[in-house]
Amino acid sequence: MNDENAVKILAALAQSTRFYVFRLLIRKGPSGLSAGAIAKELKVAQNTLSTHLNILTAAGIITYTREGRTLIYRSELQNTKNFMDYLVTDCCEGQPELCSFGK
Amino acid sequence: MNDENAVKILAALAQSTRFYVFRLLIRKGPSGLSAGAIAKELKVAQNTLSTHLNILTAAGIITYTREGRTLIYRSELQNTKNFMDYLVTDCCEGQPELCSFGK
DNA sequence: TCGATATATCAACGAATATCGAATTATTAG
DNA sequence: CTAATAATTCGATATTCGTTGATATATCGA
Repeated sequence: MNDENAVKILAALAQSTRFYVFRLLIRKGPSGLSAGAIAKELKVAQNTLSTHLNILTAAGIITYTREGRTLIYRSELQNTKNFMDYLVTDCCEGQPELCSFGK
Repeated sequence: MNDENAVKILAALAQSTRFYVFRLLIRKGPSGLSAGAIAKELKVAQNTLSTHLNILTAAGIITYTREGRTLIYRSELQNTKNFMDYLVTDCCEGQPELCSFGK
């Protein structure tokens, strides 16, 4: 993880539809959800959602696998965790006891 | 924390200058840093930085206190933590053991 | 092969955002 | 009060972003 990567992830999440997709997939866990199911759930146009899914995928916080003609999207838990850790690394330099973020 | 709040924080962080400011203040901890010192460190125009600081403040992840004619900015650790927790709540619904995020 | 289903890509347009120069407010020192 | 310093606010402009309609690609079943 580095600044460029983190900002890319933040930009991907900084839009309400994409944020909702992200959290939905986090909740679903490894089973994931098809693009169509997500579109239906969020009541978003199919092509609009496709663009959003592409942005989240490019940022590395979700992935997909094809199953027949449907694409199953899933959250990338490890990358998400790396990203979150990066946000607060070196908190309170020298005095980590002042932080609420466990190392 | 709610979706609207989280997206506001994400939008605040999704810009390289602001992200750098955020991480700088996280690193500094409770002692904080003046607006001028931040501008000098980042080599950013003073009014541009002011706008950025305002956006981070409105999002609730930093605050400031006046000391004479300088404003000292600090990270809001508790809000930052609440935000991060919110990102991954209910991960892998029903099977938290699949997650890398401790409850 | 043909039609249907699932999803992605492209071009265009309006909305939101970052930055800059200029002006403004607040505080302190003389 | 005046000058100097620290920082914010305003107006304008150029760039980026989200959505949409239309079209394209991939897979499946008959």
